[in-house]
Parts: sequence; structure tokens; C-alpha cells
Amino acid sequence: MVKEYKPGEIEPKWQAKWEADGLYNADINENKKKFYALTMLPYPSGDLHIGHWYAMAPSDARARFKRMQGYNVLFPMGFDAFGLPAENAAISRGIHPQEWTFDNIDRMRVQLRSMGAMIDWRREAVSADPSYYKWTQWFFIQFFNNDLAYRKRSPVDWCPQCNTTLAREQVHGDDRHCERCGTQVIKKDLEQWFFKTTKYADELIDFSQIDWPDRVRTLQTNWVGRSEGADVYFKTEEGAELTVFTTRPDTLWGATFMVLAPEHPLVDAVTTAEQREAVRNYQQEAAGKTEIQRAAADKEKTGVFTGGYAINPVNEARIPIWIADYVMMGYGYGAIMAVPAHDERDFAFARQFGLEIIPVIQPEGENFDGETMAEAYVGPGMMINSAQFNGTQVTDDKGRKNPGLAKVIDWLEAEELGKEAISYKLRDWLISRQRYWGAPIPMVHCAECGWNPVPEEDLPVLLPKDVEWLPTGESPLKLHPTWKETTCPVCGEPGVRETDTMDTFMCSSWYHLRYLSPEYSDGPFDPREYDYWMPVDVYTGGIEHANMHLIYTRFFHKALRDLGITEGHEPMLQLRNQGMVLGEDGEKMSKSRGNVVSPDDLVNQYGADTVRGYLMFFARWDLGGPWNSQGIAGTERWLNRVWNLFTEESEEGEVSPDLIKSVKQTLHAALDRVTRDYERFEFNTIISTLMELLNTLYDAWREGAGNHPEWPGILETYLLMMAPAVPHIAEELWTEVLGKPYSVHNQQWPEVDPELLVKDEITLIIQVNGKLRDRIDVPADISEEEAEKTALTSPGAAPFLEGE
RNA sequence: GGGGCGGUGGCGGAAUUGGCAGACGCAGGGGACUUAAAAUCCCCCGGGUUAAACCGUGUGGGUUCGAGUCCCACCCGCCCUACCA
Repeated sequence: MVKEYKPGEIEPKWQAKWEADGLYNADINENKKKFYALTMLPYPSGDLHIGHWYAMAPSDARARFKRMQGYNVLFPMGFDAFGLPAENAAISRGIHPQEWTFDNIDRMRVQLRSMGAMIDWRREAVSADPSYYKWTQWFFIQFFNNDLAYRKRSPVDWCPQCNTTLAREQVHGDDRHCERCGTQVIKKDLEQWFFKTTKYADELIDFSQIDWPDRVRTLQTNWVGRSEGADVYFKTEEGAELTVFTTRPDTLWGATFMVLAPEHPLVDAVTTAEQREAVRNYQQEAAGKTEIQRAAADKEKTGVFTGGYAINPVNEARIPIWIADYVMMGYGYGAIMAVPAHDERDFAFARQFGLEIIPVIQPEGENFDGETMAEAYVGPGMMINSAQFNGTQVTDDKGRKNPGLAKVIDWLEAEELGKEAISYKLRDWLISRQRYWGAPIPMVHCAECGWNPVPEEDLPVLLPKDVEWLPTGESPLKLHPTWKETTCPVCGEPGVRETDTMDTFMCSSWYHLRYLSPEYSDGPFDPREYDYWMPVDVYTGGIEHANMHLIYTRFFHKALRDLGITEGHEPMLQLRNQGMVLGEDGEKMSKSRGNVVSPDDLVNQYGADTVRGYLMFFARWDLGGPWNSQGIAGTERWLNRVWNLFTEESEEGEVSPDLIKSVKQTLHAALDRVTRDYERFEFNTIISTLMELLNTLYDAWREGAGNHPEWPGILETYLLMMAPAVPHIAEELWTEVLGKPYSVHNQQWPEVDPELLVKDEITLIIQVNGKLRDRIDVPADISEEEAEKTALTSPGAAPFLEGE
């Protein structure tokens, strides 16, 4: 009955059967524990990439493992279908974005099916579908009605290539480039829609309820950038209020000048006639160069004196006001008190322009002199030159945890000169995009009534199909002759639609909810499904979204919770990130480099199971690494050998009970390890353990173990252990070769027999002074004295024991 | 400047968390089978030695009977972030 292993035949066969049987349909079942395994949905950019497989296939294997453990597992899939590449294709190739997108989705669905994943396709959701974006718009309106969305004019990042604004998170690198096209962004002053993500800043850095990687927690914590300190109310000499934020209120007495961001609104007022020209020039220079050079790392400090003065509220000192581009309008108040003695940047600035330096913190054994200090002192010490606070000790701690700081803050509050304050780097989320292929922002502007949301019964606000594509890349929505004309939902007079669309991260912030009930029309999701499936138990995907999608979706959930739409504080309990598959040359895969590995070709050549197995095996999943096209042969050989072991006639011979026992011990040790490794996302050692175990089984089989009555049971357990990783071959061998009832994927994950984990013989490792001298097999229940005696008399160790 | 991750054979990587370093696989070498090749199977595969000793997990110290693993100091690579007051 020797059949050849032909993945090209068995894989499509089982995929079709599983689908026809609805094997992986996940329905509410109150008698079973649910498990929501979510993997990040792809953007339909063309073909499925090996990176998609790398992310999804091991996630699928783990979801299957959970299913075999008895969970009711939901493993859905969908498409993040709005976005700029579709529009670029439209401009360059004259294809409508919708056509381009949905054609790609059709192709990717086929490719995804070839993976043999346990996707419940009934739950597929596509964000560009009107039945989906209706609810994206609905969420916008909920936010607007509850003071979480607002419109504001502000300087925003603008990509001249993509012709749109970007969220702060989408601007990368030293040179402030657009994350998509790499073009340097410029600042534009525009009226845009924002979400109040900052309202949740503190909650977003609280990870106490979720099991997320340290790396992501750190990234998000840094991104939110919480600083504790105080606001201090300075005044200009003319009496205008000029508040600053500082983390070091203890150094207030050492403030010898003040620096405003060049764009600060008070600059004009404080600038004197003599300085006006210099200030203007500097402002223009700063605005022109913007971000690019302002961010340059080791840049020399530049700045201009305004001619104006501020009064330090703690000692009435009259200090000069400068403007300099090292102070950013976007953080704090865009104004700082400069304490050159205790801040490196202020120190550099003071030395550059010959400004006064007054030390106010002194560690023991030091005697600072502002004239001669070589660098700013930022450590702890005792307050000096600080009036009634002289002698107060300040530590390294931040905020009120630092007793010295707390004392100063209390005093500032008592005297009404300032107050405790917390500042964040996190900005509100800018969601307006000047693009066509996105969910229209469902707002109407009326000269009388201002901005108002489209009534719920008029949702969705549909994208018009008949649009013209201009090579300038300007949004065709804005240029459409009639689309924006409507009536004001409040007064009924003519109104104008918002022609901007929403950032696609808005769509992906809630797709895990749409999966629950993609057909549901009474709300964004069916509450019954929500109650059963949410929260997501494990979320897998790339780490590149740490400061974007993964912050947005947490914000979204918390905001919806406060609106009574969702429950619980977090959408995803556990997060695990895979690494990246690089090209064979060690570089990032790209068409231009010609180092792209196509999963379709690999599936044609080796079959999906081999590709899945190799993706789990070839690197640590969380690290990834360069593709090695030779290495896949090892996985191919493994599956061939598995096939042969199951299909070849047994060798002649009797086998000893000892051998069978030792095989079973190896089997259960492997089972123990594979079970543990699935829990830990350590996929590479799952495959290597299975390979190792196969080698053991083959050796035993050659000695005649195949004739032993326990042999079939051993093979069954081996198949069950393989099933999550390589589902097709496991099914074929289970159903067709072993003749067991369909389906292997409905079987229980085997239990480890603890008795088989106990070895009856162990190898005694004999070390003398830490060096290996001998190894002797002894019974596992050997007594301590016996072991000691064996060790001391061992032939290997004896020569090294002389003279001890 | 700040933060994170990492450094183990020719390569990807193991090492049950302080106890046999290099599992498993790739590549390589040798052999069997074959007219031949492929496939398959067997053996070898860190350095060193006839064999041992000995050396060996980025470097230098330390703790320990014993360190890839813990502590201190440093070097290198990659990624993120950045004049954040």
C-alpha cells in the first residue's frame, strides 16, 4: 500500500472538504470556553507575501492547538482595504481604487486558502465595504457627540507627495519623512479633525491588565511620554501671563533667561523695536527649515534675543526672553524657563550667547561657580541660592515622589505662583486625510449651524464612484462637482460635506469587533457575539504598529467603554509579535531589490505543509531573519520521512518491551515540550522536537517496533502533535492511512502521562572541579551514598581525585 | 543623547532557566545503493591530539564545587526615538 506523498493532491482536497463541512466555523457555544485568536489583517496590496505567511501560519497552528485543547476557537480574517496605494494605482494605471482593491482581495483570499488555515470565512470583514464603513462613520459621530472628536486649526504634518496630512505617528526618522513614500513632510496650517487620545494618556501607559511584550509597553510608554513637574506662572515685564512647564521646579531660582518657541503667540508682543527685524528673520528661517534641521542631533544652538523681559515669580528676577528653535511649540507651552546650571541644552545656549549661569543645586563636596562650570549638573543635591529653600535636599526622583520637589510645588501652590502639572508627548490623533479612498468623515458644514453630523439614518455617506483622477494627486472628492452639496441636518438649508476622509487606522481600530458579526445591521456588532467572544485572547502581528494601530485600538476601546458600547478596559489580553522575514541577501524584501520570496511558488514546489513547517522552524518566530531557500529541504525531508514511516510495510522482527517503553518515554517528553512551546510561541523548537522524535521512531521501527501492539497508538499521538503545524498531511495520514474517523482536527490534544516522564535510568554526570570527567548510567532511584560512591570510584574521575 | 533587542560552529539556531555547550536542520566531507545521476540510507562534522590532556558561548574581572546562563565594567551590531523643558 505504498503511496507517494503528493501535497499538491491532498492539500486542495482537504481544504475543499474542511470548507464544505464548515469544520472551522466558530459559533457561540456556552458550554465551551471560547478563545478569540486574532492575527493582524492584511492590507490588500497585491499578492500575499511570505511575511503574511510568517505572521499567520504559526498563529494558525497555535489557534489549532488551542482548538485541540478543547477551546471554541475563533480565528477570523479580513482586509484593511482603504488606503493610498489603491489611489496611486488609480492615478498611474487608470483603475478605480475599488476595482484594484477588490481584485486584490479576491486573489489574496485564494492564496490564504492555500495555507490551509482554520479561518472562519463567514466572519470576513472588509473595511472598504459600505456595510463596514457605515459603522466607522457611526463611531466618528459617537466620538463627536461625546466631545472626543473636535476640529481645530493647527500646524500639521503634510506630505507633499501623498498630498495629505499625516498623524504624528506616521512621520518617521531624523529627516521627518512620510512613512509611506519617504518624502520629507512639511508643516501646514490647516483645520483638521482630531480625536482626544490625550484624554486616555494615563490609561494607555497602564498595562496591568494585559500580557503584552515589554518591548511594546516600553515603546508605548515612551510615546505617551509622561513627565511630572509643575506649571509656573511667569509674567512678561508688561504683565502678560507666560506659563511654563518644568520638571525641575526646584531649580526655579537658577532661571536666568526664558526661551520661547519661534511660533509662540507672545513673541510679537515681547519683541522690542530694535530686535524686531532679527526676530522676524529668525522666525522665517525656523519656519522654512522646519522639522528637518530643527531635529538635527548635535546642532549648534541658535536663537535671538527679543529685547523683552520676563519676571520670575519666585524672586522677581528680571530675565531676558529669547526665541530659539530648540523649544518646540508642540510640547508643554512652547516656552521654557532656562536654568543653564542644571540643564544641558540651556547650558549650551547660555555659553553660546554669554548668558548668566547661577548654580542652585549642589552635591556634597562640590562648590559650583557659574563662571567656570564646564557642564550642566543634572544630578541630585542640596538647594542653594534659593532663598528659604536653601539646604533642601533633592533626589533623582520625579514629581512629588521627590520630597524636595514636593516642598517647592506645595509652596508654589500656596503662593499661587504655580501648580503641580503633568505633561505628555502624546498628541491628539489627527484623523483627517485629504484623500479619496477612505471612509468619508460624516460631517456637514452650514454657514448658520456650523459643523453637524450626518443623521444616523443617512449613513453610510457613500463615496461617489464617478470621480476623476488628476495626476496632481489631489483628492477627487474635493473636486467632485456635486457630491459635497447637501443640506444642513439641523436647519435644512444648503450645507457642504466634509471632503476629507478618515485615516485608515480608524477602520482597523475596530475590525476585531466587526468580525464578530459582519452582516449585523443594527449596530457595529451583535452584542450577543460580543458578550461571548470578547476580549481578544491572543493578538499576533508585527511590532511596527506599536505606536500606531496598537495605541489607536486601545484608545478606541477605552473611548467606546466610556460611551457604554464596549466592556472591560482592554481589547486584547495578550499580544505577541513576530519578527520579519528578510530576503536571502539579508535585506528587507522589495520588488526593486528582486529578493522577494513568493509563497505561491513555494506552495507549488513543496506544498503548504512544508512551507508552514519551515516558517515555524527556520528562525525564532519573534526575531525572524533572512530567508534560506536551501533550508526548506530539511522540512520537506521531514514530512517525506513521516509519510514513509506511516505507509511503509513494517520490518520483520520482535521488539523488546524495554524499547517500546523507552519510545513512549521519548514520545511523552516530546509531547510535554511541544505543549509548552505552543503556549510560549516557541515554534522552532516544536518542529525540531517533532523531527527528533521522528528519528527515534524510525530507529525503533527498524528494530521491529512496528509489530508491537502499542505502535499504532504511538503513531496516533505523533499525528495529533503534528496536526496544528501541518494540518493536511496529518489529516491524510489520520483519515486515509490509519483509517481513523475524520477529522484529526476534531481530536483532543493528547495528555502527557506523568509516569512516562519519570526516567528509570539516568546518566550520572561526574564533574571534578566543574570539569566533566565521566558519565555513568545508573538507576534513577539511586541513593545519594550509592551515587557518591559511584562517582568517587568512576574510572574517568579517579585520576583527577588524587591528591584531593 | 535616551530606550530596546541581540552577540553561541561555515549558517539558522538548541541548552528543561546555575549542572553533559552546540539538540534539530542547512551547508560540507566520506561511504552504501545505481551503468550513471537524482532520491534514499549509513557515518563524520567547534579547535586541538594517533589518542588523551587542553582550549572554546563578544572582551576583561567577580561570585560559585560548577557560569552561555548570575553580578560589575567594557566592546560591537541592529532597531526605535529624539533639542520633550
